[in-house]
Amino acid sequence: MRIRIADIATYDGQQITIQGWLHNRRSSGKIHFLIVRDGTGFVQTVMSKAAVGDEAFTQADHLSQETSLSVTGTVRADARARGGYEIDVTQVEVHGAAHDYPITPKEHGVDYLLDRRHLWIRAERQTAILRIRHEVIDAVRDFLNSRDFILCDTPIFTPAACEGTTTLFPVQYFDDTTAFLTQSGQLYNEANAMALGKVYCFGPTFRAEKSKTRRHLTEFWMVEPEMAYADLNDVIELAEGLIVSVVSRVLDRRRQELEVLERDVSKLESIQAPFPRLTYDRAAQLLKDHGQPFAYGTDFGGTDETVLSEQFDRPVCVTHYPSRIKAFYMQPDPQQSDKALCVDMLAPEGYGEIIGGGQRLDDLDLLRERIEAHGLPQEAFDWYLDLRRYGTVPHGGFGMGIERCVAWICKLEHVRETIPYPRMLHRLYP
RNA sequence: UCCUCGGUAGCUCAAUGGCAGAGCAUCCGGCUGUUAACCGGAGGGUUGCUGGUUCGAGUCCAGCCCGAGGAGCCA
Repeated sequence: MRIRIADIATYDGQQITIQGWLHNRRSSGKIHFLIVRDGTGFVQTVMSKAAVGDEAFTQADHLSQETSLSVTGTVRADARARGGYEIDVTQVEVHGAAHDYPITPKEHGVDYLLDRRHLWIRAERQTAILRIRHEVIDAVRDFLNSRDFILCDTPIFTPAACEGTTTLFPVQYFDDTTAFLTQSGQLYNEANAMALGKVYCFGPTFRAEKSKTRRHLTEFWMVEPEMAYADLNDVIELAEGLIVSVVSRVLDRRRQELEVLERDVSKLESIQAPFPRLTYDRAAQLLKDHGQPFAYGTDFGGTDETVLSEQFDRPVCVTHYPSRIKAFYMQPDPQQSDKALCVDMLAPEGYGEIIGGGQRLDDLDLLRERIEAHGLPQEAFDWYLDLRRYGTVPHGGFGMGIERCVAWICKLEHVRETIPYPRMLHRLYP
């Protein structure tokens, strides 16, 4: 019977076959220990000379790391084995040999591993991270779907800058036309929300920033919900609900992976709504109280964000930034017109901004004014202005970066391990 | 673009300006309960590149190439 290693506990005492790859091998003369992985988990198989005969035993002594093989044997509970079960081998069938597998059980450098990312993802730690990434994405979709959001994806080839400020990747789009890879689906999302009420897009986004930090990729995945007839408070509550839901889902279904990563889960268990809210002004005061050299009126730097988030045991929402340091489409606060109805959610433990969003500007004339003030080409936004010409409503939404969220939940040093094939300033291979 | 650090065996790293080393990996041998197993042996080097200083450079100097961390910008 062919089984998955993840299900081994239900086959105690039975003869089974697993199909996988040799992860490691230890030997003790008349007994071999073959550690096998199959994508669902790892198991120690035990091969004794007496059980398999001289020939098979000698052959097994030469099996190398990552050889693909099928192992048949009897499942047996054993406290000495990691996972509580091991397999007494009766037969091993080799499918493909692996000579000089480059990723050995010892340490390797970052560059070396990234050059072999297609193999590195076989490592236990990497598979744990990628499973958690899957769970985060699945939880995000379930959360939004269950609240009647319609998935309505936005284009990746775009004709112009969405926000005009950040650097875009140009691509040739037939003849003399230049297209740009999207850096946000937001403007299209707003149009979609006017059609469907509550929508979200989920896909890759591209930023040609020459950033070299642990928080940046040039290609990353972002989920962006957008709601018609919604204000800043609705946006914040949605963002809170999403994060609480995602974290509890990972705690619920990916305990084992968090354990592999040696994640302190108590830090995740305290992620409950409501999250603390701070206005930009209060945040600035807080930074001043903590002796941070922060200039009022500017955006927070990486260290500022870390200092702010360290004051709380859960994500903190910073609202009402000065309009002039935010995108052109932010709705001004009616109480203080120089402030925007926006929100940035900063993850705990120094992981920085994981969500950014707010209420969108819904007045046609003011939006025109802002586009001009930001030096953006009016004609490129003509279709976008139509949304204010034909039945404008208060609306808002946000974007959540999947990789930063996963990096935080897994407590990783760098976002590069949260995506199978990271794209960075110096990394386009493999 | 700027600042800091780094580049030596397949990998991770040592080496006062004075014989190029260790662990792991590979190969050979030993061991019936190993947990990155262990023990013995063997093979394995254009010290990132170019030039300079010096009796002598992996080491010091200059330039270049490549990478990492950070700043700015952002999710």
